[in-house]
Amino acid sequence: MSQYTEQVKQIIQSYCPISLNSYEALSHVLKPEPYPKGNDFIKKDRRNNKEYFLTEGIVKSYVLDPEGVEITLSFFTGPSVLAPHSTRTRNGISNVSFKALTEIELATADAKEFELLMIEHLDIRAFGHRVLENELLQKIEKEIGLASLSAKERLIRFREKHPVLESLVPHTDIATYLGITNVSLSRLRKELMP
Amino acid sequence: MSQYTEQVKQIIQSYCPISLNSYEALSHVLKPEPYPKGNDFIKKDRRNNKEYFLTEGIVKSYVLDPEGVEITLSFFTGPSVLAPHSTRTRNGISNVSFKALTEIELATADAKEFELLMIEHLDIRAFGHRVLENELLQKIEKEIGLASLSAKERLIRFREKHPVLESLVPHTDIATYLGITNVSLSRLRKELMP
DNA sequence: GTTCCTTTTTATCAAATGTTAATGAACCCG
DNA sequence: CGGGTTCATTAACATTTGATAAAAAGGAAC
Repeated sequence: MSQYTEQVKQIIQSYCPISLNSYEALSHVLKPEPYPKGNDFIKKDRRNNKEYFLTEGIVKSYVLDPEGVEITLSFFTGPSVLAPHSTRTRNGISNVSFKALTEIELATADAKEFELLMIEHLDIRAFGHRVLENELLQKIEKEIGLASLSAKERLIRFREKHPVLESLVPHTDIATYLGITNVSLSRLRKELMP
Repeated sequence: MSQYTEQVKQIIQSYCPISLNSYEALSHVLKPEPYPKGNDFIKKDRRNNKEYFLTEGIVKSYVLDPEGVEITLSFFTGPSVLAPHSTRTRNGISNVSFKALTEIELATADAKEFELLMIEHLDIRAFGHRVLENELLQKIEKEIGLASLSAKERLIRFREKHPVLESLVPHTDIATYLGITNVSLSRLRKELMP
């Protein structure tokens, strides 16, 4: 059994248990896909038909605001699963872009094939549902934060949730995620310093 | 054919065409459910197992922020479909609350039964998927607005999207939706006056 | 109509955040 | 090693938004 399929198994099992049988079936449709730092491996308004497991590295999803600035929607830190195909695409066309913030290792599966696996295997289906639920809970949580917390509080919560990111990714990406300018982020960082 | 099932048909067809056969099957699982103004008909942390069509009236989805203030997540204006069960619940427990902002008329279906209909009928399945896609697109759009636009711009866009709401629902609900205080909303309203 | 209650507006002041620009630090490339 | 580039910090000032309180405007009940 190859290295990356074992890692994918770990990722799935962090959500819910999966049978050897299901895992075996899944491993047949997985392909490794490495990308260098800075690569936009999912592009908004382009066709996309894959599911992604992030075995190694850091990724952001983003869109462009009216002035063309990249607004970070989410961060993903491996090992973990990226947002499901159904939440990223409309009619097979991607709504958002994904960029590698570090060198990354992905394991991908065709979305159609993965959907078939979800139909055949109850545990894979359960996994898929939990990922979807999680995705939406995250969005609601972020929405509440943006609507009801100060920038300082949002940064504090961001640090609790992503303790390592601040030292690994550009602060500009974190700033747009928090809905503030990078200058404000720098100011808050100083203010929160011990 | 009763009044409300006909209205539900219109709602579905605003998303995509549906066959008479599928519609017939659907109408058997629909039940009318009226509520008075102010009623919380979906409560966070309580069990919920229904899908909802809003044939008449205005609804908000909301959660409580750390201080107990109701933060509006979305508005729904009939005739339309409410957020799907799968995006509202986790293990059958609701993540959010829904409140009638006017007297409302709902048509409800058991979520399990509706899921079966989606499996049996391709067009109902297509409808379900489009609703889901739409829901996520709305969330992304709102996320971008909160992260990258000023409060004034957010109000302008809100008016474009919901031209009538400002005169029909409490401004406090709109303010928390926009991520500002009701005092700031009042100030912006004055500023944007002709 | 009058009273009571809630919502919205207005005003004042304080605090948070944005804008712009300059400086310094880190890094890559030649 | 030097030069160029990007990114983070800092400063000064402008603008936006929040907090509080009081006044005005609406609505509902009687």
